[in-house]
Amino acid sequence: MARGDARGTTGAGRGRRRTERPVPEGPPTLATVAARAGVSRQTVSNAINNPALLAEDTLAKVERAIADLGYSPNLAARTLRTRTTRLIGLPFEPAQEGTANALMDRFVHTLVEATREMGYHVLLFASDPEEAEVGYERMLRSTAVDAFVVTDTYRGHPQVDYLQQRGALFVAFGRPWSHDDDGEPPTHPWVDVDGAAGVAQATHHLIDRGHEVIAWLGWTADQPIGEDRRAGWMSAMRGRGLSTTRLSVRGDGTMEYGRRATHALIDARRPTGLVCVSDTVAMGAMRALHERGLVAGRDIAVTGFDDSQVAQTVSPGLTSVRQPLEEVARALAHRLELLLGHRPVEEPGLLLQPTLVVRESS
Amino acid sequence: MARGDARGTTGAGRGRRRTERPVPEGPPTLATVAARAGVSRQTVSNAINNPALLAEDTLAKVERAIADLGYSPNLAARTLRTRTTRLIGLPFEPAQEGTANALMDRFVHTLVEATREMGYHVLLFASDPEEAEVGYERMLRSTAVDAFVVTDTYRGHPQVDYLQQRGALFVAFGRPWSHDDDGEPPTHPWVDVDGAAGVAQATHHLIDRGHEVIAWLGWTADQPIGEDRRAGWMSAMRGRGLSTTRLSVRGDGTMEYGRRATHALIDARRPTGLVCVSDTVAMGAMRALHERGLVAGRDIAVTGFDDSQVAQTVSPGLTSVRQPLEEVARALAHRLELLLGHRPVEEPGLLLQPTLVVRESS
DNA sequence: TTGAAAGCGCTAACAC
DNA sequence: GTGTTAGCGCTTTCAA
Repeated sequence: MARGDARGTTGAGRGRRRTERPVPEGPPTLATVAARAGVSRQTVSNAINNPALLAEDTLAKVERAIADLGYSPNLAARTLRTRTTRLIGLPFEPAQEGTANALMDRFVHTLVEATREMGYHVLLFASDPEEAEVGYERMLRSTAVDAFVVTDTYRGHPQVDYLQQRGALFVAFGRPWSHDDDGEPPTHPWVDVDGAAGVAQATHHLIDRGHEVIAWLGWTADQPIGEDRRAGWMSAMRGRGLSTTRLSVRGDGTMEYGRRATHALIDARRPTGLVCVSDTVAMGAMRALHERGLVAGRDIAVTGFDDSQVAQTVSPGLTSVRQPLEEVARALAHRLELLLGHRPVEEPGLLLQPTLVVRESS
Repeated sequence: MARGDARGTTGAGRGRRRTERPVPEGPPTLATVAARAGVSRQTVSNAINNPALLAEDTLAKVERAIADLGYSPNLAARTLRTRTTRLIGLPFEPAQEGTANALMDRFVHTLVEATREMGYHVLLFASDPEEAEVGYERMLRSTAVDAFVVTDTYRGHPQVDYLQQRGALFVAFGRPWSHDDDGEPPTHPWVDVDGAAGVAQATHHLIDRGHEVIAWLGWTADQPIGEDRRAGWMSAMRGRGLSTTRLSVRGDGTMEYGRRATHALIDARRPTGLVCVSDTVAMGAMRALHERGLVAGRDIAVTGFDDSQVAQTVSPGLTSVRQPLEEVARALAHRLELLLGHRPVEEPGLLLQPTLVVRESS
């Protein structure tokens, strides 16, 4: 820096002193690099952000100095100047205890990787599901992040509407389900998994195995994701000419619900296949079978959804629909990149296909 | 920022103008608030960081203005000035597929909550287990975070040595196991769970239930955590005068290992209790029992470690040692707070007690 | 108790 | 192609 930083040093002579500054404690700055390379600060900045502008040997010289000093730009200074933080906000809600879907792990990790490749980091923030807005608002106002990844779009997701009209950048894991009555449909980029197709796959799999009386154990009707999955079962059954009468039950997603519903279904309809909306519900079903001395996969086939660690480790192994979470994360990162570059997102919505992992339970 | 920024306007009277600045686009700044409250920027800053300095009514006035405008300080500017980011770095490694411990969810969430209460956020960054240092180094040099939470201290954790000599602030989830031979032992703050005590609890539980031939299914001997847990089984057995001869096996932590080891143990020693180093291994054991037509909890008792979602949902339910992850996270956050405030951490190491969750498998 | 000045490290806009 | 200037929004002196 030295003489370069003339700001305020109107008097002559005094400014000189600065030159000999013994590189104050702390990491090197642009000025340190500039001094070492014998160029101005701006040239160093260009070497980093716009290398094409420099002459070849200047560039080499600067890069040398950067490497020698182990220089990394100060992020705060860059943020203050450019008004971009290179941070992506990810609201983090409490994991539900006792449920089988700890799938966020896979998703989050890929998201971290993918965003890092585009030069971003992931910032977690606690978000109270009741008052989601306050968490976002705080992030936005303190300009803490450039964009958000919204994952919890299923409960009427007020945060999407909020972020939209707030003008915030975000991408969603989950379709825009609702609010069509409100007027215009949301147009933000989203990526989702085709749950109906996954459940249809599972149902076809059972039908192919010779099952004809196949029941659906779903969530309550107010949950669009659950209804979507149910539609997959329904269409598969109808497509193959099988009856669905009194074969569909709904309830909260607990194991206990799965257990009771299974007992009731067996008493009433003697199904030979149970297609479940989640691994948790499927585990409840397996427990009911166990209580009756039945064996899943031999006496009654069971399928779940999520390919959770439970499905993978239980015996007999639980056939389950696996979401391509890594692909979801990468697709979201790609959309973020476009969004952040103010480039148009040509295909805002993307529906990915899950796969069926067949195990002993079917 | 127009005329508002008086820098350089040495002339008097002009400063007044500041008031009429039409609030440029973007979120409100200190200056916006100051204008509205009719005070200087500095006073607003004091109101936030040092409210005791202000007269009561001035403070009220400023707070009014802050609330009205919904002002939040710009984090980048504050960071640049104070050299603290209010960010905690958390290296995020890929979850292992097929294992039963997705316990990080609980831990991470509490960490996010606890650090938020102290005014910090959690920044995830991908860390290649092979070359952990580069990830940390990058964070440090760009002054992206104030401190780290290191979670993966078990494999000889080179990152601890590295961070220590690098002078970085960090706390660890996990005891400083190794490197005593290197010279001085690490003195960084850490929190850990007493695995030996947990396994001893499980073993005593089985002994109390009348079991006498109780086997240990552990990890390979190079894993300190596994050896610690094994010591719990060993001491419980010896303390009650029971033999451990040929009842201890070790291997990788996979389900398949648990399955095979169980078959071999039953053939060789006919144990009536199996204490396992993890839920994953326990699931392998349960599978082996299943294959032999035996029922866990009736014919042979099984215990696991982690109280994972698998333990909670499988039938029969798996008795398991539950780590107080929420407590761990809070204790770590507390230590971070001390560390970041440059206050002494009076009790750097803390060993928390796990609890045994008894289910049908025992 | 309040205000003015300086500057953290960086980059955008312009001069040379 | 390279250097100069100005300022992002904040806090830390220091003066009034």
